[in-house]
Amino acid sequence: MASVTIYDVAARAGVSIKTVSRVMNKEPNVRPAMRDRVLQAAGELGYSPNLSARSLAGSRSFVIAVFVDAALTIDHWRSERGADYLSRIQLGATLECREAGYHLLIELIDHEGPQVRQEVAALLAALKPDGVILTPPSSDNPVVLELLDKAGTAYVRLGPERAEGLGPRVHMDDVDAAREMTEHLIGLGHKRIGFIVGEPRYGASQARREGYLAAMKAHGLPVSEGLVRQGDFTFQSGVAEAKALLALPDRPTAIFASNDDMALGCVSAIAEAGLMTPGDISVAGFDDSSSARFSRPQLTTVRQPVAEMSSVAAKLLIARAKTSEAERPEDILLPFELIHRASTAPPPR
Amino acid sequence: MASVTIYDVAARAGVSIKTVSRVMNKEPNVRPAMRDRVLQAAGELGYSPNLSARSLAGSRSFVIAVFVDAALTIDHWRSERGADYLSRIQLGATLECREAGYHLLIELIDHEGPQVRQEVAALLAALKPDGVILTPPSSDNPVVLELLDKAGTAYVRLGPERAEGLGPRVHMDDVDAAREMTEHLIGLGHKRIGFIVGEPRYGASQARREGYLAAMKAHGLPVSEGLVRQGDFTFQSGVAEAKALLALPDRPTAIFASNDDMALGCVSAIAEAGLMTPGDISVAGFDDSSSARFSRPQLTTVRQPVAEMSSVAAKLLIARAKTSEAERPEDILLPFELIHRASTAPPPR
DNA sequence: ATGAAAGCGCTAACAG
DNA sequence: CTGTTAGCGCTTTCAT
Repeated sequence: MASVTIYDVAARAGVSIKTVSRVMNKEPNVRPAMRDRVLQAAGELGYSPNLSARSLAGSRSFVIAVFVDAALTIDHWRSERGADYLSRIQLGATLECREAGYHLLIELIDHEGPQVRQEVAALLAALKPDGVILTPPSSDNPVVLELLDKAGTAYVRLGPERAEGLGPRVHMDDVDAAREMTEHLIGLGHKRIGFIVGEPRYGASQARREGYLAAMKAHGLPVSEGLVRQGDFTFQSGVAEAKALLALPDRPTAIFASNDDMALGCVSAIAEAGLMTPGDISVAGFDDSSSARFSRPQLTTVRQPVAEMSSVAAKLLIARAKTSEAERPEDILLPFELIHRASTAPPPR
Repeated sequence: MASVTIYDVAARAGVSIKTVSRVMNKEPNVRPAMRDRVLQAAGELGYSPNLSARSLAGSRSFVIAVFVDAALTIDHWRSERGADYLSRIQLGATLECREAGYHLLIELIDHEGPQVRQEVAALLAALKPDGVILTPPSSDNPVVLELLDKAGTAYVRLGPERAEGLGPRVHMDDVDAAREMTEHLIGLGHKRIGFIVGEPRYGASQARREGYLAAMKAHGLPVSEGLVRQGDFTFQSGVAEAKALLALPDRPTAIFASNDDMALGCVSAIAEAGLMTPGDISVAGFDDSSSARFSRPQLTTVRQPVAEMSSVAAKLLIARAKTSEAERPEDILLPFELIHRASTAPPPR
């Protein structure tokens, strides 16, 4: 109950508290003999330095915070669906933190409305985290970035849309990934390829459409009216837009959806229309979510290195906290991977 | 950079720091006029109390920790699958924390091996969380519970296996849920119902089998040799055990799997064998994971109130921290829900 | 290589 | 109702 403090350890080892502090922090200038005595005393007492005291007295807090959009999270909660993307991010970062003796704090941010400024400022003042991992749409929020800069808090932007000197980021090339997937479809022989755009608030949505358009153009394939549909990343919107695509006078032989949920919606709409995937219409997704693997047919999709991204981000932040004020890390680009599964095939006939 | 402290606010409002402290903590004995002056000064300065200082000086840390099994998490990371269960837990708890001005810390615990004791002790000493949410298998780990009790840290066990006076828990009735699902199948006319048990490390696995067996027995249905198979909660094991079931001389007309991943594995194995779900064989799952909704056919399953459970747990813990040492909350049982979808139907002929 | 003293920013008793 | 005085358990100076 009455916790053991640095004084207890010092007393038992017969040294000053400063020496204990040095040993616990692996600072130099401690003779091996001293160090062993301290370590033994600490071990016997089961001593573990109090985080609050450390961060209050020192310059580090041993805490990395992850900023996550509140609205999205609440949506996921309502629908009782786990947020696949979010949980992957946490896995990567948590593991990295654990190894370094850091702790990961999940913070929900309300990005809409005027209170962002106050909310984030309060968070930074209260927590004083050593680093913040920004997930979309935080990665691109100017207010968040400004406050972080003002507070002098290190951060890494995960998969942001905009680049221009807004701070270090860890990301993948969405344009390229979408281009490659489109080219895979073209390579299969498809000429009319429908595209479903994701929720416009996300930078990735624009990037993926851009990649699709680039590939179509590069191969001289016309993108006729109605072939590009606006979705919102939900299964429902996938169903709706697939129906619209199927109703086209010259309906596509393949659909590329900006995420797996929408792609699965397409598969469902296609089946409902009495058609087969991929026999009649091929479908490609994006994300490699767990449902992509367990659906029938299993989805051809793009694997994003999400866990790796957050793992790298945490690593950067922790390294920077250690050396305090290291050089700003540059952008880090992680490779994606096309996952070829059963939902894409050559067009009929 | 140089953060604003309670002294700055006190000076600007022309009061003592104690008054500021009272206002920030909504303590009584402050005249409205004072209170307004303080609030205004705090607002103008953008003041937000430092968490570390608060928890060092006071008796609360404003932190709730979630204990999660490290091995499981690493598995999920490797397979690039988000942990649906884990992420739902976090959503519920995070939302609750946010509302109360608390912060949620995710901690990975290595439950295997001898270092659990030291790891958990160090965590509690360093963090001094106001409460800990225990997820399985932490909920049943005797060392973890002992350490928590010894440290006097409040905790709530989520969906634990054992009950006997081991501390407050929030859970659902797995036995009952499995019984009801089995009865749903029986009600449809099925008589030979295969069952796939989950990973034995989880208490829920035993409970679900028990419910299945109870329903079969209550309806006088024999559970013949080979009808109950041991799985491990993975899609693969679902495939394997479904194949074994299909190979039975008198094969079942329905399969009840202890989770959705295994159920989806069954659907896949059934399709591979050239049979239809539910036309030839009905399949029921457990969890209502996102893949259950997006599969074809959509899965009949049991919705667990996972997010609600962690939300309730966080609420209990926060309430207890506020009143410090409230009466121990009793067990809380949350209702499950049977989700009838397309994967179950009457047996053929 | 080691130690003494001075806070970090706050809450917890007490006084008034 | 309000203010004063001590610490909480550590890391920082700065001596030695």
